[in-house]
Amino acid sequence: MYRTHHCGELSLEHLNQNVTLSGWVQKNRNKGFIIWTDLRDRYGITQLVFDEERTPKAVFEKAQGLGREFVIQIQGTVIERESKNPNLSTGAIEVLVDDLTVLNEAKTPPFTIEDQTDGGEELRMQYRYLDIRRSAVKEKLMFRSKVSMAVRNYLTDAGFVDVETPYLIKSTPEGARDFVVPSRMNAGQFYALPQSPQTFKQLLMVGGMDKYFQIVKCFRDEDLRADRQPEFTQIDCEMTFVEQEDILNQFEGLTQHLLKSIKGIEPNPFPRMSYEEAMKTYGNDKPDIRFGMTFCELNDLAQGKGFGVFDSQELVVGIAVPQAAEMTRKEIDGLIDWVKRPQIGAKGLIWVKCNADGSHKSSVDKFFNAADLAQWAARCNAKTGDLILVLSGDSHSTRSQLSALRMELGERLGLRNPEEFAPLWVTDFPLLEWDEESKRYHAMHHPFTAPKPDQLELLKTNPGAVKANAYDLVLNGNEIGGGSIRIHDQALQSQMFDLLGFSKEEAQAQFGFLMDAFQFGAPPHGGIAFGLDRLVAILGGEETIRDFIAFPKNNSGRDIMIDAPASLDQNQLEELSLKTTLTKKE
RNA sequence: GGUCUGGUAGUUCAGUUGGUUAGAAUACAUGCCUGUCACGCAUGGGGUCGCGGGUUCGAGUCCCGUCCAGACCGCCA
Repeated sequence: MYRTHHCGELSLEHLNQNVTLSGWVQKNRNKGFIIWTDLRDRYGITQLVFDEERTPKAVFEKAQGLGREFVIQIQGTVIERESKNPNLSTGAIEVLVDDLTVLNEAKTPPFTIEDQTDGGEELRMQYRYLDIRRSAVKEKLMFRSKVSMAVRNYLTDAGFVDVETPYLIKSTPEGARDFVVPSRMNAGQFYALPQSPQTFKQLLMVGGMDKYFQIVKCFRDEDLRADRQPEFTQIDCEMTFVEQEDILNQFEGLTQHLLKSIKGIEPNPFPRMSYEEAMKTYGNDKPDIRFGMTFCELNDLAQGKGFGVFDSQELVVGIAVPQAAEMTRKEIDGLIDWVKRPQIGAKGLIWVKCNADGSHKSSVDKFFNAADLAQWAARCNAKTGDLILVLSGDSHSTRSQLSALRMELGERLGLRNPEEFAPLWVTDFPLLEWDEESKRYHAMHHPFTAPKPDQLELLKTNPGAVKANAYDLVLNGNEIGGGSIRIHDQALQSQMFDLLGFSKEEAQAQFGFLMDAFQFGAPPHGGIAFGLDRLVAILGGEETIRDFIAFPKNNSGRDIMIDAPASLDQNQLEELSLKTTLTKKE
């Protein structure tokens, strides 16, 4: 038997008991006459004592050879410590060892296995199994397990059935790039890995499964970010005979259950905001509503006063930064430089200080008098001591620039408290988006999203104005879920493909199976999918998902531990009918 | 596809205006240490300054190219 207890459970209650423990050597403190060894496993740390006088000589000598990360098994007696460590759950006791077995020696690890490791990101990823021994990473993985179990429990209790859908499916032109898999038995043909189980879950509804969920890997061959991995996990759900309201209620329930059971928070009903309102007041369809600084449009106040920069623009819009009027010229110049960086792309930034004496000082005093600036301040709801920042330009870019600035200031001013959770639903998304490059409409959500039922006529006359029965769940400025009511009518689905520029033949070839299914009594249905990695990270108070994934990919989509992707040898290529020798780009 | 930041000891980093033998901390090794828990003290080993080219009497430092990593923009129905 390797152990009678784990390393996190012994206390004064176990005094004088003979125990067997196994684990990793975290640290040795060798004082000559006495050696303390911290023994670690998933559950905690227990201090072992080897003592010149109380430990058998052979065992004491063996203990002197222990190195970090050795795997050992010991047998000994639980004793009370002479000096206790209140920072440790097992800090009142230690185990006086009388037998020691080295189960496996270890090389000195390339970085320290401690909460505050000295290892950099790359090294930690290369030796991820060592990184996972650190409590910082270990606890994130355990936290993820807890969240996904809470999801399973809630959905199962609510009558959802967990159904697995295939990973080897068909590539489709819409949406993200597909990862493809060559088929050996069908020379020259390829499977694609699913970007989501979208069509399958709809077919499960046609199949009468009624309520489906799956915690499922999805794959998108797009560039990575701190919150984006090429393979990621979705909580994928679909329901039959539901309207938008039913889905919002059901999954608001799920999210509240998670906030309650995981974070102990009793949330208010989630606010709802239309896409249009989100864009107008936050410049963004995933607003962080933990803090204010909402947009105020100033076109009518700021234009026609002789300030050329504003006059010709589509939008003049500002935010009031709380208690920032004290900013020095240098700090404000820093902000101006920040918005002018190519990533943001603003041409400049106008500022107005709301001084303590009620006066206003701005960077455009030449063009606007005291009364003008007071009107701006009133519009922006700016209080004494606030700093108003104004951008102008075309609506789309200006909103996204000001939104980026708002988020940056929220971060800098400490307004984005990771332990505060502000969920909301964003609804009424446009059905379609005009794409200048390809001169055609794109589905904003996906091609199976239903237009609002009263807008079917508009779909023929002005498709760009049609709103969809689509919704996102936003948490702290992150999109953590999105879904829609689906089309279940073959004719309407056909019309959508038509709008999206598919020919009848293309639509049939790509999605014939779905339109066929719709002819055999497809019920009204809709659903939602949550990004589990992102949800877990945000609940854990972070926005980088990487440490919530056991074995993540790096910035270039590589797994540097196993060194993937990798080349195939000639035999494999031939077997897969991939005649060309594929080598890494020179 | 693009922008920015970085790459120096096992690791995390410092390295001034281009100038002697490239430093610190930590890790590691050895010794000492009668209650440690970030143990302490002493000694020691440890370097292709990412790679290639250039400028220069002289390059870790300046220039060009390239590779790698991270953050971001595009992209992510």
